[in-house]
Amino acid sequence: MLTVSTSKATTRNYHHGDLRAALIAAGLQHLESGGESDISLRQLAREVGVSATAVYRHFPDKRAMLAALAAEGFALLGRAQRAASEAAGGGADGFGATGRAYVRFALANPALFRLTFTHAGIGTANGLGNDEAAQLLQAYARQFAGDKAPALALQAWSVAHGLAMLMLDGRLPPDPALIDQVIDPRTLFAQGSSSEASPYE
Amino acid sequence: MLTVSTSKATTRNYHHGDLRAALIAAGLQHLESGGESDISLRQLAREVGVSATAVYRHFPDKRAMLAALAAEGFALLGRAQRAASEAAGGGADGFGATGRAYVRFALANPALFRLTFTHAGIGTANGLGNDEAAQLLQAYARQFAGDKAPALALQAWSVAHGLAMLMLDGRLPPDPALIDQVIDPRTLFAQGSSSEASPYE
DNA sequence: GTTTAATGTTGATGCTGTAAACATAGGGCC
DNA sequence: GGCCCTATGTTTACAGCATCAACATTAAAC
Repeated sequence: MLTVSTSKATTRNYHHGDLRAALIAAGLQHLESGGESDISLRQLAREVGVSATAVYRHFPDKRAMLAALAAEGFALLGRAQRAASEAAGGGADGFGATGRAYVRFALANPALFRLTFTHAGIGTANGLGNDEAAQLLQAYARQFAGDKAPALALQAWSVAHGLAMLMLDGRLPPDPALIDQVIDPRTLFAQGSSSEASPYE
Repeated sequence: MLTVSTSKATTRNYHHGDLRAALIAAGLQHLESGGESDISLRQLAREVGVSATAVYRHFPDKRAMLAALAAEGFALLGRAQRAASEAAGGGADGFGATGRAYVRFALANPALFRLTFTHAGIGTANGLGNDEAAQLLQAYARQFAGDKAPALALQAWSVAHGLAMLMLDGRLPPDPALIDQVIDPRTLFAQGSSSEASPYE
């Protein structure tokens, strides 16, 4: 599922061929299978079959390597969201589906998701970025909130992100029914849909 | 020998006096001042003036030490929330204030907040725990949502937690105005806001 | 076909968490 | 008081880590 292209493996000893891609692929696989997200550059190099310091020909340091993995994760997350949005056919259903896909992606790729958000700085310094996910979110927000779209977009992002993190951190059980209960545009967002009378007592 | 310091520390060589508390205090201080949350047991021991392995007389391993710090952070967070709730005088204002206090606490103590949630397992395996913050949240949820309180509580927690994490991770600017915009019970939560005209903006 | 730059290698340094064996001191028991 | 025991320190040791410096190989450029 999580694969990176551009590996034209020449199995020669020296000059691996495409070490950078191989390292990223190994890193993603490590994040997929390995329960804990702790990645060692030496371990990665070992798995690829290369000396420990060869990594430094492609990344200045460990942070840079992890940032590359984070960028992969970000792209994958955006793709998952768009797929869910299209499958639901847009509208209110699409909005909710996009948010639920966000949380489901996090649960399916816990280590990658965590890494993706821990190692920011890819871009998007202020507010929402220009990436696929951000554009999708903003389009939905405009559709449902008009001029109050910015606030709605941030609220929606926050709810999804918060639920994902709380589940990843074991604060909430990773229950699909819980996701549906929390990521629900009909109970969230006062100005979005029909407001029923509040039977408060 | 009257070299009395903070606790009942007998500043003699052997038998520090209250190493465990001293280590936790040093750890908290380290999290406060240090930009990065990476804590080294050896460094902590050095700061307290004790050998590296003395730590293991009080904690089985590094995780346990960090868990102790996390417990401290959790208590502090709960206290901050209750203080904000009481200062706002309960009601809808109190509900919002509690959530904003959550995010402000995270911004004021970034490393500690992150650690607190990374090292769960203190309790609260499923759903909300029994701690101060959870009880406060549930009370507000009951007050405003009646039988739908469980969902509302989780939604509120998710929004606050998500916003806090996104700001800590540099995905959103740590702007107080943004907090007010996102953590707003009048625009969040379709059922149950005491509807007033929104003075925001 | 030689030079050069990219990409690999080995070796070393200083950090880390943690295990094992030993040292000290303070408290309980006579 | 005097003795032992246990809690709490210490030193030493080991393996793993990120990263630096110096050297080797090879693909590509001229």
